[in-house]
Amino acid sequence: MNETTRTTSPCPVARTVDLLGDKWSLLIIRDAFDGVRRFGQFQRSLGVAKNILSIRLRTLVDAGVLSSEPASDGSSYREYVLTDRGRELFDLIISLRQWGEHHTVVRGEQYAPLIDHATGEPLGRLTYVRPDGSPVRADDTHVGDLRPMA
Amino acid sequence: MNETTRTTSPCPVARTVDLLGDKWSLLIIRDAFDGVRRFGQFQRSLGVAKNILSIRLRTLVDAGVLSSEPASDGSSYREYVLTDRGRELFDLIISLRQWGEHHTVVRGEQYAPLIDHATGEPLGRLTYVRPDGSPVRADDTHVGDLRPMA
DNA sequence: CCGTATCCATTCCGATACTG
DNA sequence: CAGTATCGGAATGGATACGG
Repeated sequence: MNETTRTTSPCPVARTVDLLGDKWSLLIIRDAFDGVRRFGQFQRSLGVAKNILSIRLRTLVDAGVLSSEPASDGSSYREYVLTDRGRELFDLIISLRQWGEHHTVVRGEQYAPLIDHATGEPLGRLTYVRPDGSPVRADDTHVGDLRPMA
Repeated sequence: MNETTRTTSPCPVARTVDLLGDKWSLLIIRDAFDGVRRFGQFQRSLGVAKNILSIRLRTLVDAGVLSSEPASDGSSYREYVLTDRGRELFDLIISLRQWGEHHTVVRGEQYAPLIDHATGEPLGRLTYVRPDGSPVRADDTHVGDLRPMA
């Protein structure tokens, strides 16, 4: 499970998992969606060691998920912001959140909700749908034979 | 980032990540959706060491994601199948897959597609929608103040 | 065929010190 | 504040041996 896997496994799930399937990377991405940009912000928010954070940020930048830009406040430091590729990880973070809300938080327990601007209330249960609006369930699919990407 | 985090962080994303945000757990769940049930099947499919697999399976069973059932073939062994809670991780696996298909596989490259039974063709781009059918984007949301789970 | 246990190398991680 | 370097302890992972 290494660089080799990332480029040789024909399974897109394996490739994604190999790239960012670890706790810190996923939480960095979560924070990035919440507007966190600076090294120190990530560090305090996550409670992660600075050396580890340094490595993870570099990996995510190398992977094209984050970009490293000059700080907007004129200081000589860097800001880490989601690229277009990174922003497409929104659904992944949402998936983690939806399952977590359902299965790791009990009734009455305090939790940090995701507020829907459309209503001002916590986002309800979301559904993955095809372009025609029909929902997809596990039984509707199976992994097929290898084929070239269109 | 441990058991304590899992029960104390108010962020559902962090709780989920803490529970199954590692490569092997995610790939075990992927395999489970693909019909893998037996220890040896997982072992060969993933190429993971048996001691690690043993630990991961136990963790997932303890978390209620997999159940450990008597083998259906009458042998004295165990089969690991997704529980209801586990099956609700389908969207998570799908989101990993969708990103991976788009951003880790290049045109013309061989990959393992997910076939949609409705069409017999690879599943296209999916969208997360609210109950009313409207799609949700990152800009439509923000993390709000703590509140009790309804 | 299942699964556990052990050994060893590697990696991960947190704390700390240090430089700009 | 931002980031790198180092050190020691813990966890991970692979290989293998072993018992059910």
